[in-house]
Amino acid sequence: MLENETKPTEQKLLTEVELELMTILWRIEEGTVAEVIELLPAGRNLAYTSVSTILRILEQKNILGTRKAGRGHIYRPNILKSDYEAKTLNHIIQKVFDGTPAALVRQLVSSNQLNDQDFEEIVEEIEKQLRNKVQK
Amino acid sequence: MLENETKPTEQKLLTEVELELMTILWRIEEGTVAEVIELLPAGRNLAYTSVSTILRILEQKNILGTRKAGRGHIYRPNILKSDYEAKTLNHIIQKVFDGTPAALVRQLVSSNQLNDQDFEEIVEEIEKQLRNKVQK
DNA sequence: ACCTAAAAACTAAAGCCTTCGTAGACCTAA
DNA sequence: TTAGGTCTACGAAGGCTTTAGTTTTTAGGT
Repeated sequence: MLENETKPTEQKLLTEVELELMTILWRIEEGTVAEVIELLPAGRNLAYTSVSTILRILEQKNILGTRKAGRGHIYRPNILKSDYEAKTLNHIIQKVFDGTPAALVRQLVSSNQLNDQDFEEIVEEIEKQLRNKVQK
Repeated sequence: MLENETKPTEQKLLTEVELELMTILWRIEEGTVAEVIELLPAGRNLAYTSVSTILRILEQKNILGTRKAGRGHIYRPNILKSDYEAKTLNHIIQKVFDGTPAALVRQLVSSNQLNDQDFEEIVEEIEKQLRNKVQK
């Protein structure tokens, strides 16, 4: 029995800079190196080559796809932001919240960092999902 | 005006191994190097010196406190697990969920990875917190 | 007091992540 | 066709993380 070396469900999370650039690309759907740099937050200065390198790494990891356009590349996410969000949640539920989603929610609602609107939105999300479940 | 070099609210998250060992120490409240090794999950083999090094690093970062006992040290967390949980949640809400807690909950409840018991517990947590809020 | 076993401290190597400089490829326009 | 500017690929430097071997310290028994 071989050790399974390619476990698609157990990919690591993105690194800090990778996430930073992916956040931009998820928003604009696709873009060139120059366009991504354009959308970095003010005060975040990265050399053209740095951004280019990170995007190339993401492409090698198959997280970005690419197509030629004129002299450059246009990069586009291969994975949905919501899939990555789910992966992140799974990860921290396992590593920080003892594998129990309720422990995460308990921490979230008891931390006194949510305002009334946050609460309303959260309750609404859960009620929506519960109606959905009952329907089935 | 000096740049604030010690910003207590902006500490970085723990690294992977640091979190692994802290999880054990939060559970047992305090322990020696040998005791922590004892409680590593089966299949996780770390040399005594590796665990010792990580615990010493955590002590230097003031995340663990220590007291002598016989010829060894007993380590004990200086920060509450719940505080670290809150910090983790803030971090991923900012970096992954656009700063909106409701987006996190939306992802959590719509991911179809929660069973009925998870839902019950989560609803209970929120109701409890809402009752609490109304009281105030 | 002294010896030994156990623990801590020190040191270092291997491996990633981040950043960017350099060299060269490739368009485009004169 | 060639010059100039733009973009990519490569790779290296620096810093942090992880892991563990070696050396030093120290408690505890005789």
